[in-house]
Amino acid sequence: MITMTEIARLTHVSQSTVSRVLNGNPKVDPETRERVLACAQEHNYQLNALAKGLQGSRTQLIGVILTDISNGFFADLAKQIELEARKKGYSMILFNSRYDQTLEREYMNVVRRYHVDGVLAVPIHENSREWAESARELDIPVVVVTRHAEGMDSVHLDHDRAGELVAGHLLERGYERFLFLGRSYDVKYIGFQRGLAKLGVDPGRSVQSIEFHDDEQLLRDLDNYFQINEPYRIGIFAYNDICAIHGLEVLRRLHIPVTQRCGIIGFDDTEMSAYMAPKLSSVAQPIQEMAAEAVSRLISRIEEPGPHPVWNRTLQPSLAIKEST
Amino acid sequence: MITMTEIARLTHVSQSTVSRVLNGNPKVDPETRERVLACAQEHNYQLNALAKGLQGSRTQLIGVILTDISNGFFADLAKQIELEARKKGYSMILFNSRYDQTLEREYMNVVRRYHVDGVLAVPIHENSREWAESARELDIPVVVVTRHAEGMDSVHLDHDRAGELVAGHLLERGYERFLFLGRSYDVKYIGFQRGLAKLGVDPGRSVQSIEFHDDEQLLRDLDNYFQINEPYRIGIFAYNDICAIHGLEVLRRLHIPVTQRCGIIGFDDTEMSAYMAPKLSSVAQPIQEMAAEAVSRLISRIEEPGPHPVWNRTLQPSLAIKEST
DNA sequence: TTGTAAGCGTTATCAC
DNA sequence: GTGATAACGCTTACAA
Repeated sequence: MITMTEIARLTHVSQSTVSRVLNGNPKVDPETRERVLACAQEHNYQLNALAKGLQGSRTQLIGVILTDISNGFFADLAKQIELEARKKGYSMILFNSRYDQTLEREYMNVVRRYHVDGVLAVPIHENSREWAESARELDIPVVVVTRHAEGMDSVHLDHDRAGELVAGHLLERGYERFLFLGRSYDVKYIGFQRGLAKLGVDPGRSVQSIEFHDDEQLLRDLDNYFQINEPYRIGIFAYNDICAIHGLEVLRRLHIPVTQRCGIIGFDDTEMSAYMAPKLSSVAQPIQEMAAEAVSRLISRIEEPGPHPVWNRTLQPSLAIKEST
Repeated sequence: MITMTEIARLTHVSQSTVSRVLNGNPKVDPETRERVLACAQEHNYQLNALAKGLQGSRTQLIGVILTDISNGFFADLAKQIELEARKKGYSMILFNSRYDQTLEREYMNVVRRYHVDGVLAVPIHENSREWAESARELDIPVVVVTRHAEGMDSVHLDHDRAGELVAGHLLERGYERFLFLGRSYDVKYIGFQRGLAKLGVDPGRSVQSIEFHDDEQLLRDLDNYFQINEPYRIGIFAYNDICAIHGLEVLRRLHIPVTQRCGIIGFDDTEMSAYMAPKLSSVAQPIQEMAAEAVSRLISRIEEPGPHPVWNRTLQPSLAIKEST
């Protein structure tokens, strides 16, 4: 690989002049510029990003730490992040924490080794002390994506509002008892309960949550639930599409007819939700916008350093109603 | 971030000694080692990978250039690659060419800027002159994944054999006419035809291919095809699951009953294939093995440089028969 | 066993 | 306008 020094030798100028030309510094003789540029082009000169980074300026690298790239939603997100970053000349080092906190922590160290200019992350526990600590130790900008992390810059969906929207939709479709598939402290569930309450449903009596671990456990729990709630039409809200799809499968095995006896709606509106039969209704996140906002904020933090108030961008969910509700 | 020089200052030794300790060089006084190690730990020392890379040794970075990370198959592949690379201490810079050759070319330059130690790629056109050229210009190891590139190291499925397997399976299920959804020069299609011929089907009369562009075009083409082949049961082989799923959808719209009037099988055996109704049969690729082989070969090329014969690893496909055939 | 010093390819700060 | 020259943090001879 040709270097600036080499180009300098070939064009009989100093290395600093080459640097000036290549960085568009106007104070160079047009003729010299021509010559240098031609030589660089001819040898397909590529900047040594390591040297540049070492010297103290930016590496134009961003670290992206996700929980699970094989989840279609995160894969889409990664794609959009890469696209947006590229637009601004940044490349992406991708890390997949696999929901392993030790690994996540390790990755927070690895990004430092490469002197990335900033980090975009989907933390495993965005409000844990450990996460806050790793993020603080890292003395570069960090933006949390898809989650709301206390005291940190973030871009995320209004999960609470999403829960409310779902509540409204399920009620409108005439469901009478409500089930959330996911953790009881999930913000979506909170919003779901609040939304139902607002519309006159007693959350204490009519709403409940079941965690999803595997198909067999879900089958037992759902079977049980449907027996107890024999007379009612059930509206199910799953914390993501993958979970909802497992739900659909289990309902099929239990011979519970979807839209008659129950309705089910997922979250993320992943591509595959449209491929189910029935097509899975879902809450859509504006992925492209989320990626664009996150990247653009991260880069502005990188390029205009210094203290600043915490920045939070809340995006609005929308319902992608299909056939399962 | 603390540096070796800084640790040296704090522990009253020279920077080279710190380097020796941190690199596990045995020729250091155990007591000194203790002291240095303790100091490094205390300040959470992280190697400056830029300086190390600049100095001429490895960056421990691999460039991964994919065509479309939002395709579940590639997302899984990326996940496995990252996992395998991590095991050996490498990180991954990920690029998504979006099937854009200009972008792919650009990425081949970007990886040079970061002095990645090697590249793992799913090229857009693995046998094009442009690709061969970009790969050659890059004077670091390149391993092609999922495709077979003439004259280059690669790990890929035996696509030809996959076509043959599918031929056998569809015939066994009693289909009489055969349709390939994809390009006529696809190796899978070649193998498919050969497999059918071997089993006594006349490829000229009974086998044909249709390219897939969008649902409407596919609907017209399939409608037409099914009318012409009115009396026959049709076996359809799609070049990947995404295409197959579009096929399923179109068949549904045309009211053509799957498994009665026709069967359809995809490729990649992506997660979502199991979520369809009917569940989509598919050809499975050993993703984990492919990633492991590719990474391990790439790293051995990196760590044992020098000329070597072209290496090709052909993995065997397996059929994941579900409900659509 | 330890320290000194050169060099990797940049950018940035000076003089000229 | 241009060219020296000093960093940046590391590895690697070479010297002691």
